[in-house]
Amino acid sequence: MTKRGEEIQRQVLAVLRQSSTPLSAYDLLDHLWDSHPKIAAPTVYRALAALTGRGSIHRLESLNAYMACQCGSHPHDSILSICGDCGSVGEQVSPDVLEILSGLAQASGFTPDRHVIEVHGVCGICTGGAGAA
Amino acid sequence: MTKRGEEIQRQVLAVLRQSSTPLSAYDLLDHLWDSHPKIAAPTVYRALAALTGRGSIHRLESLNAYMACQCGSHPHDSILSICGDCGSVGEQVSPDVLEILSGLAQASGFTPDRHVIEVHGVCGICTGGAGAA
DNA sequence: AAATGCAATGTTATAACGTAACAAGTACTG
DNA sequence: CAGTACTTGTTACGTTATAACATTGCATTT
Ligand SMILES: [Zn+2]
Ligand SMILES: [Zn+2]
Ligand SMILES: [Zn+2]
Ligand SMILES: [Zn+2]
Repeated sequence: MTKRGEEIQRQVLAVLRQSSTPLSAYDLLDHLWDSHPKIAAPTVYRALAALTGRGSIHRLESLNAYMACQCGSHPHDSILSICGDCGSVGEQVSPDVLEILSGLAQASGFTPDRHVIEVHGVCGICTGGAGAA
Repeated sequence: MTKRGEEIQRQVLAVLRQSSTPLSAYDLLDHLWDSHPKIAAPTVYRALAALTGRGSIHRLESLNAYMACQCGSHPHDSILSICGDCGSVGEQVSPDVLEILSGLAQASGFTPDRHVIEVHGVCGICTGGAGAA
């Protein structure tokens, strides 16, 4: 996985970092075609899998899209707040929340492994700036 | 003429209630074909939209699947714990967690509207009974 | 170096999920 | 009945994701 794969991954990560909103796998595919003419879907999905596995990017389950990690990279789950107006996504890290959720689950015998926490709403900019109050 | 839509919705709900795991829209479509030969995808999606809107069922964003509400029906968001082993899903209601999540989001100016909380892991039965050691 | 074997990558095809757009039916109104 | 508004059916397509297999690159052995 040394040569080509890493280059694709770097490019995917770069595109996601430059985007103000999450991008779908096929959005990324379009971008890649600028520099790599014949990339196909599985190539992008492989890069996305590697990057998510490493924590460099996060998948938005409720959007079927991907975003760069805003903390750079981290091993834990985070809380994503998705603006339904402008599409921007904020990332929060809160061990406390994960702790509480894990506790809740464990109370019913469940052993948590991964937390998906996505909050839909309207971001501060859209609330204050343009949206109706 | 009773509305056809309501009948489909009742059947979808019944199938979901009898299932021990979430079902995809196309799984449901298969079931419906037993009694309604020519149902098409949009019909199922309309029924699912009506049922989710009413809170009778929940969509699992990280699974692209649907489950019956285990509380019968409610207006608030719930916490779903998904067993990666047997596929069963547990539902917890915790206003406190929603409160905390909303607080977190609001601290950065975000106005929450809907919470997606899905915990992946292994359920008590699979942990204790047969699954892992 | 040539042969071997394995893992990464490329390629094709198709599966799975979801919706737009319009046609047809139904129920009410005047 | 004709007109209207709404619901349901149907077709077709768009989007998201993966299975399966071919090919390439590179290290290890001989
Ligand atoms: Zn992150
Ligand atoms: Zn916004
Ligand atoms: Zn419920
Ligand atoms: Zn289980």
